[in-house]
Amino acid sequence: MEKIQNSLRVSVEVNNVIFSFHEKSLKILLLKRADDPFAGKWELPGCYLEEEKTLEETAINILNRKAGISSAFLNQLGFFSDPDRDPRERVIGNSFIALIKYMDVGLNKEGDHLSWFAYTELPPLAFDHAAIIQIALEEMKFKLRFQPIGFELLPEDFTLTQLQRLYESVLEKPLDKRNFRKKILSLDLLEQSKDMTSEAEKRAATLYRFDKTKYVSLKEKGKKFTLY
Amino acid sequence: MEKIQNSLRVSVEVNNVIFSFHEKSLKILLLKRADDPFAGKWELPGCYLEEEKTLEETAINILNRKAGISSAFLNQLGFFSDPDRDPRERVIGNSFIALIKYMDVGLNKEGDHLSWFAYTELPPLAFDHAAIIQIALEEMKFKLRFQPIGFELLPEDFTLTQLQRLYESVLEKPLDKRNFRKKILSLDLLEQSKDMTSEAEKRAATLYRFDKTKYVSLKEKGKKFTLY
DNA sequence: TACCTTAGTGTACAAATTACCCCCTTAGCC
DNA sequence: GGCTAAGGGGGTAATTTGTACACTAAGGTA
Repeated sequence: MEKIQNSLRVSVEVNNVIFSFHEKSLKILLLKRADDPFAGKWELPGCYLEEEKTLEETAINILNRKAGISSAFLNQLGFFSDPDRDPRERVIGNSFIALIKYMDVGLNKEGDHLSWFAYTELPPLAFDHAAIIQIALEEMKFKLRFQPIGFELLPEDFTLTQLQRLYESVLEKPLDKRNFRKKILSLDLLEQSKDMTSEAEKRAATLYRFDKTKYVSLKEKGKKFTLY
Repeated sequence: MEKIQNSLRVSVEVNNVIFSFHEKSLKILLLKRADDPFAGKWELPGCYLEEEKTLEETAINILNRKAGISSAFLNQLGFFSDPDRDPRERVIGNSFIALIKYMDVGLNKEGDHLSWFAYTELPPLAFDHAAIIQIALEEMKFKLRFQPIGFELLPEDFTLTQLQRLYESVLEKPLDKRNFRKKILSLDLLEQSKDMTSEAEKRAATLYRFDKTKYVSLKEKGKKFTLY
């Protein structure tokens, strides 16, 4: 079939905003740029669209190659199309939000160039990546309240305190411990793991695990997930 | 500055899912294709990315040129990148949701090729546009419950019954009239217009108007908008 | 004027959210 | 071994929010 006439051809890239949670704070995984433009600044892990691959497949490849992550919860964030967002030439940016478990990242790949940053303490960023991250954060704050995505950021087995710290960090407000526990357990989405925390400091805590199957079936029955 | 090496250049297009509300049903504005591929099928109003324009600006141009719409509520929906979504060549699709007032569309432009369809009775669609619309509908169902976007689909002055019909149509369930009114008025986002419906059949109804300024200030104070 | 259609209203009950505090267990220190 | 510091874990009452439910009012049409 004939090619399309008069249509502009431009570069297309994928940028992943990779979130995880560690030590009481939501974190974002960034890469230090070696080369110009913006050498020395930090950027979102990304690459150009590959032939015969969808943008989703490209995003998964980025996670794999740049951070050694084999599985993640991926979600489209949006596109960024300012003609000058890349000083070299026009590049349409397509962004994903990836939620991963902190321990899944091997920080050895690409040496010191890969690093986690608390979302409140971001380094100088290249291109329009500061704006992309801003939008990703708003999206996270919104979605966390209506969709059970927080669990993707924690280890498979987690304590209720960990989960509460996560919500507190993202929503930027303290939550009442008893009310939080009552609410989250009443959602009937967590099952208790056999073990308690072992290497824990102080008193051991009960470990829970998110039951995704249960969530899907409850959702189909019209049950709503909302948390503060 | 030098161009980027080894980067694929592809076509980029914008497709708008244009929603409005009329006669008890959520509607989508579609265009009948004259030419191959998919001649005779219907498509989302769209065009290719223009030089020196953002995708947002391109989306506004589409609304203007294809439907004579001068103002709309625009929101990114997402991107579609299957390598075969256009049989002619690779085209990355970027979609917006546009919410407009039904009366704002001049259906004379482009003759009979432009037409509204109830979202439950869509005609055969070109490309992957059926999939795009499906995702747009899910987005609408979700957002309508947590963001005050329904008002964008109604005339500036509307009756509470109209608003209720809109929610019933999108959420696909009947709502209790008294509870709906109580709830919507308690949100304190509507102000009464001076007039009542005049050309109305039967008993005249009170007209209301959405106060966006009030919404923004209440939102900043932490007030949440949720509706069923 | 009878009848049909749409507008508009209140109350009682159930469910969800919020505010609020004390004791238990363990690790580390002396 | 005893003390202290740090985190784990549990319940109740007040308030707010959601839900179920039925009649009267106004206006148009036959």
